[in-house]
Amino acid sequence: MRLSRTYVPTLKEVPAEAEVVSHRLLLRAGFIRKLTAGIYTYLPLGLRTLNKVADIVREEMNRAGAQEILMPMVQPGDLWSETGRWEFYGKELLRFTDRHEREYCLGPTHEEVVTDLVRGEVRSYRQLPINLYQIQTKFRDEIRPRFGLMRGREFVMKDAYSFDRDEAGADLSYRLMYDAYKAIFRRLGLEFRPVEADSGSIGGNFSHEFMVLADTGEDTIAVCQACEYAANLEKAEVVAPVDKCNCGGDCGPAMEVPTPGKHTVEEVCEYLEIEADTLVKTLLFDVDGTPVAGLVRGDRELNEIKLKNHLGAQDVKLATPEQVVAWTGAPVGFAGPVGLKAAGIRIIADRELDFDCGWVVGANKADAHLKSVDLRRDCKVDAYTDLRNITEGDKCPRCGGAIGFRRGIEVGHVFKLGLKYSQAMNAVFLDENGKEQIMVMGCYGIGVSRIVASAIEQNHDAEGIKFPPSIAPFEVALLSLAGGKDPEVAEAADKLYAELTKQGVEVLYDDRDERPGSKFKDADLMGMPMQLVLGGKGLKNGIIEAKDRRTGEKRELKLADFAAEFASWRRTVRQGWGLDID
RNA sequence: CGGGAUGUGGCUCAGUCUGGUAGAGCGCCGCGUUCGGGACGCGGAGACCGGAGGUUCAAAUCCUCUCAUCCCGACCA
Repeated sequence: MRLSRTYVPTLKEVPAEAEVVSHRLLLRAGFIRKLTAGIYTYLPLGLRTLNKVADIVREEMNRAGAQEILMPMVQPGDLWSETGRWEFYGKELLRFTDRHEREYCLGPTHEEVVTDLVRGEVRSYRQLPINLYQIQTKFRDEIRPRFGLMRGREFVMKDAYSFDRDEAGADLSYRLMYDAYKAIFRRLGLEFRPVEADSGSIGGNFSHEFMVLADTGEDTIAVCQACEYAANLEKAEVVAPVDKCNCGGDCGPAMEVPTPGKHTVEEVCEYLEIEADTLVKTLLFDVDGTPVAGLVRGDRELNEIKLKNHLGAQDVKLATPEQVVAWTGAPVGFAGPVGLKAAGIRIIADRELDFDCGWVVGANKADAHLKSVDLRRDCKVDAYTDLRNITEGDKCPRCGGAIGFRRGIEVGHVFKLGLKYSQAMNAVFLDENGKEQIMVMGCYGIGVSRIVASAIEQNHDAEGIKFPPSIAPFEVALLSLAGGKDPEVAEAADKLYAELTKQGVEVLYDDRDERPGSKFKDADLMGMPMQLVLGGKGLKNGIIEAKDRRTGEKRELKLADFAAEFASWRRTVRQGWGLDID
């Protein structure tokens, strides 16, 4: 494509609204423009990249046996009432009424629609399994859209839904999608990790998030340095300690010590001149309306999701100051497990606390703590469980290797739904015995537009984007330095452009009447993985300059043997991205 | 929805505190000189200063309301 005839409004300066790097670069490189909060137009270059991502997703989904369909974006409210989500989904669901006062919403996801589709047609076990997917624009009325394509309200998503006759079949469908996702991200040329994620009330290890690794990512993931293990921070299991307390179980009787006005861990530690790992933090929660005390070591973070899962609870929220006073008899900051007042309060402790004694805990009275506390001796702990967040340096639950933290951007999610929707919507079939069974479902999402943003978050420098060849709008940027005054260069560049195009190479040909500096800047900004620069001097010497955008490495290709030298260079560039040669 | 900030040519901003009728750089148009890392000169077009109301002889500037956008928290592909 000739740049002179392509709508690519590049910007020298960063629009004030853009904060994160992918947003700034997408705007500057002329890929997208904002219409309104969280809603963007894709310009020619942006759309090409978006489509390339979608094409890779589509190919791998098809290869995995899924079938593409396209469902409506506008959905009737009635359908959502069937699963109860009309009430539960909240404000993210953009609702409206038509002229007949019927209720509708803009589809944020399509479990209801697809289940409705399948229940109407699939009657026999012979028709299963089935996996339907679509690549479509979704709308979620996010509380706070931000970061450009990273979290828009309108975004492009691939969503797939599998229907199986039983659990074993559903597990297989899940595995198929999991493998397809790995193939997709590999082909995209992105560094990623599938991570174990919290699967909420459904249980099991049946939820994985696919994270693109990037320092600017919003999520922290725990990654084993030695094996494949990677997990969400909320999910990562902390292995039980093995070291037993070495005081022989006798560290003296519990004693009250005054701690006037010291209610944070740091303040208490400083005041009593102790380390945070000898203190027990007591956090109070309102769990489905009943009080629960969660105990973790002073230097640890309590993981609410683990607490929720352990208790099989629906809702866990931190107690209000009023509740704390009512339950402990002391203001916030002095709660402790010993002598808790509230009736029926359950005490759940991290299992690490079972391996030591001599703790400092809140005394349940203002301005005082207890020291030399032995939880087993001085109070009744209802359960010891894995309750804290994993930290760097903890051991991998799989192999015992060291855990490190990485930042990531969630771009995909595979999830086993079970019977949640099929039951509510009566999606049933007859098995070989003529007996009615409920379909077992799975759902699998990929944020197509978010991948575009995350690819940039992962691959950029001060000059601009570094696109992986598989998703760059064009593989090659050809810069003609003719400047409108050097017909020989222009002619040679035209010829090269025609030749490459004929070979099937996608070329963005900068034939504009611009000075060389502008062309170099724009090429680096837009991020095509291969740059070919043809100038007067090179032409005289029979060479063209080639630059690998990723590494910045330059080489000279002989024009006389261009086809072969280009092919070889192209192979090198693709290999640098870890991509196969087409 | 809470907390913070900002709205001035296409973009980045100054001017607002201390009212006197709108500026710069970039970009754009024309001409000329230039042409390997965002050139230079000359000439030009382009703004009811987010909107509404108010105070005043006079409002971008002060007051009230409103809308939009961005950033920080709880949700999510």
